[in-house]
Amino acid sequence: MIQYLKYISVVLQKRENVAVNKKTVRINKLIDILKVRSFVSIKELSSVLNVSEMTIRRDLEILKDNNIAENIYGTTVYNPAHTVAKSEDEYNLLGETKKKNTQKDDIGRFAASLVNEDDIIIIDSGSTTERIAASLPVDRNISVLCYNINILMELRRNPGVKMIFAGGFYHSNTQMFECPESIDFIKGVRAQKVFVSAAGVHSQLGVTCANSYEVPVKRAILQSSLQKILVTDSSKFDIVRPAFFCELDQIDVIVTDNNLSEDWRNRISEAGITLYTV
Amino acid sequence: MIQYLKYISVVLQKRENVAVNKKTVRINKLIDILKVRSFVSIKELSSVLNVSEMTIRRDLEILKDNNIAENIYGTTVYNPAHTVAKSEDEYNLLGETKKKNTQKDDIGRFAASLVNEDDIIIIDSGSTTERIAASLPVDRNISVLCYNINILMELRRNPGVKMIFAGGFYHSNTQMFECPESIDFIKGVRAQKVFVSAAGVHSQLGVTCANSYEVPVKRAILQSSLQKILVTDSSKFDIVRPAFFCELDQIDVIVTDNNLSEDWRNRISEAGITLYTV
DNA sequence: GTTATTATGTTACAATGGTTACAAATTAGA
DNA sequence: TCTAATTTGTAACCATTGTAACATAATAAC
Repeated sequence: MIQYLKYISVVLQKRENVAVNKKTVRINKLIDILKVRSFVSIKELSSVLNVSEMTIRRDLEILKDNNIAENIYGTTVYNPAHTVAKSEDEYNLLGETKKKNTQKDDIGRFAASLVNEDDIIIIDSGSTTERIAASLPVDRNISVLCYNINILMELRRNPGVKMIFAGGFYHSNTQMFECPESIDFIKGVRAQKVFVSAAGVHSQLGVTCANSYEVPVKRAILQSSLQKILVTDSSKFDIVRPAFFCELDQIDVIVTDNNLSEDWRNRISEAGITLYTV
Repeated sequence: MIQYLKYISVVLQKRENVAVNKKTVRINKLIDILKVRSFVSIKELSSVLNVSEMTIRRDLEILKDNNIAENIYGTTVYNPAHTVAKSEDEYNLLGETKKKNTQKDDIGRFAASLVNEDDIIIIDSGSTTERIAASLPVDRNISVLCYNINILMELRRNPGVKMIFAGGFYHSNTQMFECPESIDFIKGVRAQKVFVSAAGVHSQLGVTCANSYEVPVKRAILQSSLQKILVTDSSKFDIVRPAFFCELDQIDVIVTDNNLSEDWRNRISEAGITLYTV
């Protein structure tokens, strides 16, 4: 599965003169077709690209793993979420593996179960937090503040959710919007719970993220919320990323997967933080 | 087949106290679901609406005949041209006929052709303005400020567009976000062109919209833009809506359809406004 | 209330999409 | 060049969706 990533990276670096092979060319064409026609059948793609339907299915699986498109029984739909751009410092949502995705799903589902009727919650940027938005109970009266386009899309599907959005300029690497006025806006909101993500959690250097522009936003959402819930998979522990946004002891609850080391379990418990592993 | 039309007409006149039957209610719900989730399986619709799959299929046939949605082997897709929102005070986009939709398409397409490479533009709320977003040239470097979720969805498909979003609290009737901080944000942006919509254009009472919360936003976008382009179909002329947001002479360009009366053509030309009818 | 009309459900069957496993072809590396 | 790895194709089988015909239920008209 790992080897597929190279295709995507070539897709991302289209303009550079990287040696491209047939498969890469075909996948690029496929994406181009999907961009224009939101829904296409596999049969049609197969005849247009002159390969068997089976090959198209395999290509689509790659695209699905990378959240570019999905095949839903009969029609392939393009996911416009995928905006092609290289990240500030190589940290790209596309780079996450498929295995981690199910972990993220589990973490997200569990975190969503912490939300009660009439709660006002804030959902931070990230692929794990996106899963929270997707797993929120339906037909429950919940207000949700966010600033990510992918999370907004998920919330929109839930008729019970009152959406609050902090806008600004778009950062395609994280799919979030951000500007100074949004910080003011967030500071004027009050929430029972915040679900904050992190790219690094370190015992001495604290909780960090990849991009400096995220810092004021993360600090504002922590400040506006009563209960501070950190959601991140276990691979982020012992990692340090360039942008520091809070100390670990500012966090009330951590939700992560059960690959977390004993060391960390102790450390978290000693810090008086509630830990949930899924 | 003719007899089905009555359901649609009832759908269109929902707020009037027309006798509604179960089927009408269900079809309305169905449309609501499709509005939010672009693709849904018949199985899911069947279980959500508590009727058999066969009934859903028959309902979908009606929607298909009216260009509202289509079922493509396994997934039902909503026709995004049918952007629909229930309004605060009787102003209902659903009331627009199919014929008007193609008019809106034409107006939107033309307005989009006014956008140049490297332009910074602002797109106001509305179904016509949504068509502008959908028709913007691709692979062109354009920055777009908006505050509507439906417009954001269209922009997102265009990789050449730099998205700028003014957030706030969500208003489901217009699909827009709005808050005081967003007004500040908009005032801090500068744009070559603004595409503003109107629910009413009157020679004495000026340009009006349906909801008071739209007014500060519309005033801010007009203030931040060099060229002020009003896009609205000809049925809005001579109409007065409750919320006034600008005088006609503040407008530089009007794009509308060619059903515009001679009176209005003269009036617009005398006011020194450039008129495009499509 | 009775009848005619419309709406919905059920079932069996047809058509299409999806999956798996394996073979053939292609490509990459030494 | 030759071998190993990767990619693609084929075909049989499984799963899902769609269709048609008929029966039943609900509604409207008289």
